[in-house]
Amino acid sequence: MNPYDHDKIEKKWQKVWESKKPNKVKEDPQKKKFFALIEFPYPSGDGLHVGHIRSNTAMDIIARKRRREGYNVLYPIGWDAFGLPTENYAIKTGIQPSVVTKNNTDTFRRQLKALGFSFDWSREVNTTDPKYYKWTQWIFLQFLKKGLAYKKKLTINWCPKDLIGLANEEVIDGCCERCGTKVEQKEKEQWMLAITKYADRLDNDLDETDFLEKIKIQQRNWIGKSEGAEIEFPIKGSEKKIKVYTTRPDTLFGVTYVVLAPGHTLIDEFINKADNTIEVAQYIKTVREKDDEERTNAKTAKTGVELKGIRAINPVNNEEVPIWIADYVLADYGTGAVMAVPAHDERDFEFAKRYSLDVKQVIAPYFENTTDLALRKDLPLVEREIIHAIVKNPKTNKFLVIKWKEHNWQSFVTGGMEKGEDIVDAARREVLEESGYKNLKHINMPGSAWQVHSAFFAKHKNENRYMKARGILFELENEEKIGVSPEEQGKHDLMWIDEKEVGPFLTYENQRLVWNYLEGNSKTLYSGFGKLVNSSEFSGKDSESIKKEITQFAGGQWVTKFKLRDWIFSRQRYWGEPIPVVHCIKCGIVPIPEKNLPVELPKVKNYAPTENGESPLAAIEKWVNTKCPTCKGTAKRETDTMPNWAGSSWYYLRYADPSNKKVFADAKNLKYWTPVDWYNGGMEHTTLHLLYSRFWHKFLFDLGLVPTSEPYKKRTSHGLILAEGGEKMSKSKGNVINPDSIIKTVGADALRIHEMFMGPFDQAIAWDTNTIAGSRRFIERIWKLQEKIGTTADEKLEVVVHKTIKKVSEDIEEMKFNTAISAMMIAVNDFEKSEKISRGHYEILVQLLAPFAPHVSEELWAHLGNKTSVHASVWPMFDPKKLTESTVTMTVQVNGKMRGTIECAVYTDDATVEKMALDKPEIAKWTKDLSVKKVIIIKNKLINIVVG
RNA sequence: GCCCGAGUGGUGGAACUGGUAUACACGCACGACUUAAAAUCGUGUCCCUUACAGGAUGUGGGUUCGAUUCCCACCUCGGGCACCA
Repeated sequence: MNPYDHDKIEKKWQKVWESKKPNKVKEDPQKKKFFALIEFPYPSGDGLHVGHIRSNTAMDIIARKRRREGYNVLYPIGWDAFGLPTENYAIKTGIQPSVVTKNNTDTFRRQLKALGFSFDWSREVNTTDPKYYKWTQWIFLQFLKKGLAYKKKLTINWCPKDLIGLANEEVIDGCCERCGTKVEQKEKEQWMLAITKYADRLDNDLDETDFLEKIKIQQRNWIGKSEGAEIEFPIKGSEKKIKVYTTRPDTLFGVTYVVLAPGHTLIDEFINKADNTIEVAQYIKTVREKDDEERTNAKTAKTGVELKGIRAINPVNNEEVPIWIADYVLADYGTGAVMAVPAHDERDFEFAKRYSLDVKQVIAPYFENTTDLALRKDLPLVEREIIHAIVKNPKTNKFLVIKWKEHNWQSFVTGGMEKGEDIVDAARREVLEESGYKNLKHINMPGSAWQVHSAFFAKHKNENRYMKARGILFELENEEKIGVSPEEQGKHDLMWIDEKEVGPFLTYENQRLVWNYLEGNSKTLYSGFGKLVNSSEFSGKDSESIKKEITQFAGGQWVTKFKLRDWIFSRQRYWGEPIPVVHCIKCGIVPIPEKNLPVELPKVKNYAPTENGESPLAAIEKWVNTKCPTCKGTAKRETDTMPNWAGSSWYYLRYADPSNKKVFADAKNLKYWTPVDWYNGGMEHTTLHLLYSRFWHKFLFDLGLVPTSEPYKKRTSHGLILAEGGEKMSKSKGNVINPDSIIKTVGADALRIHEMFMGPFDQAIAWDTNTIAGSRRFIERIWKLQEKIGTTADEKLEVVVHKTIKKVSEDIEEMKFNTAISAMMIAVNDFEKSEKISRGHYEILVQLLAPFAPHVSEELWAHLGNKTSVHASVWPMFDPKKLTESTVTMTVQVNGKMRGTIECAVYTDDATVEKMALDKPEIAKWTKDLSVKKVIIIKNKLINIVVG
């Protein structure tokens, strides 16, 4: 037998596949289809990344398995080739981007072919091909027609190095995603796509998909759906009203001021009427000068200014409240104005504290006992008001607490209020009665006297109690005290403890909340739901369920809002699809007629953007100056191009019919192939590409151009491959792994196995070149097993083979490739131990290996005398009856500790198993002199003998 | 701060629905083959211990005959979002 020569074998079969094209597919209505998709690569100058190989191999394995299960499989590939790196390279070298792209795609194609991926190469697409981007432009015109593409002047994130406008998604920590330069703000007219019109459907329709849960969650968070109320606050002495958006209309009675975002339109109207016009103008100016990061960073202190002399009226109680302008309120979310409820919102609280604004409690936290003291249904609820007197000794900085002798609980000095009694007087009285201290100074502060409610069954009185508790803070003026009655003394012990010990000392959560209120920081204010207080007729109601009712009472409306913003679709760059419109002096914006598409990129000499931020296209007069398609008058072409997310938003549709000249894809082909059955890609594309393409797809669906409302049935994601130190791989760090050299030394099959075996597919992992040896060895051992093929009837191997079929088949479906390979390794180990192995068993091993290592499997398959491809053979099935041998090893535990094993026939009855176990000397040792209390038997697995 | 995910040998990692923790692989050690080395094959390899017995899945509790797996609290790391009212 010849030694395993990977290079010879891989080249041989790649040549065969190149000429026979086994993976080229046709639409075949007789056959069920399977559309397997990976994110088409950006052909960078660095060549193929080991990360590409990981995700491509995974999908290749799935595609190859599906073919052998009888599916008509479409597994296509293409190039997402517009983009900045190519353009920057062109700027530097003067080589045309189209030429750079051609060179890079050639390299990628060669590398992908060297790895044996089963792509249908006849369907290759390239976003920079005019025959392709003709349809990207065509789809844009449909957006324009429907009013979903529009121009808008806005301050954009501007990268001063790349000279390009960036979408919010492309700004990371205030810096350009590509080059890391600090982003600036700049006013510019931009093309927008109205993705927000689809926000609700993009959220809801996730329910229909089989995306990984974390992907759904991340998209939902990004879309940011929220329901709440829009409520109008009239401005006193004016017809104007301030409309605010709130998710907490239940806190309306706690509003102590309203806030406008600095860009709010009402400011212009009222700034001159305010008593402090200059101060307000000054504030708005400073806000405008702040950069995006400073303005939106929650950590920086909140600033603001009051519109003095102008007041808003709270519609629920006609209370007048001040109006503030503050930059912690965002102009482009909700209504650009909020009602501030500092008692129940962290941000409002922080702001109110800084500017000494009122804080008013309207929600009392509510605790209902549901266990030992649950309310009795048949009894009435008796309301009681109580106080907790919190006494501090300023000399020692300690607090007075009580340990109750009878009740087994610990608290502050506490007691009920008497009829008509003032809360502070009540608290003084309780302190006097229980401790004897007579000189107390009441400390009034926000949070003191705030209520906490609770309900429980009072056993000793046989009644249901509804308790309203308040905390009152005192400081001892001196330690003078009167004698306490012996009766009181018998009930409890008094103690003085440190501030930090108070929280843990208290038995009940409601007292702990009262205590927290007094700390007076935003961490301890209560922002949850509870019972309304200080809310006129709504007092006492449950705050969560009353939201819509209060909204109605305030004359407001229940609405839905989203965090998602419209998509900035313009780029001032060369290497992108030209936006196919002209600007005509007479007619305005006029779309290029569809029959004149594509608007091709002209060749230019200089690819650098102009200094004023225009695309380099603007400098080509011959191209820019054109005629208006409508009036034939002079017009100028739009010089903005599309972002590189455009071409990738619909590429999977083009695969269905890649060379169609009449439509972007024939309806029949789309009907057959779409939706994509399984799409694997990176988590980094969850909120950009994946969301954008779902949006485009839904739009095309609404036009009746695609058959389904969702493009992808199932979406999974791979973990990143990091460099050996755990850092990101990058050319600048010099830690990039070149697949070419690995293929040369150990072969493409070994590389594929290695990448699948290195760890769980969905988790990030650091590259380790040393361990490839194991994968290479694995292939060599299978190769050598050929020598053992002979006639044998080994029952043990039969079980091993069927177990392996089951494990490999199931693991591929769950993308657990590492354990699938380990199952095959176990089989190989068992095969090696055997004198001979049967041809049938070996064939199955080769068939299971085929999707992972397609070249060597094909070679071994041919060695076995097969005339057709292993990749066309039917996927092996396992026989459930052959998964277990006739005897099993059962674990014997005594009191849960493993003490030995027994060999017995499968499904031996429990009594026999128990006897066998107890009879074994090494088990008897542990049960001697003890009585068997219980025996637990798990069939064919385990027996646990409980003795005592 | 909020939302996901993860913490298991020297390393990557495995463990079905709660049932022998450490499969599989890398590395390492020893042995065989060899003049020698590489390659290959064999044996061993969680900790402590001569052995028996113990102990160990980030930490601390809980449920259970039995917990890597379920529950509670906490710590650490990775990813995403971050003034969205």
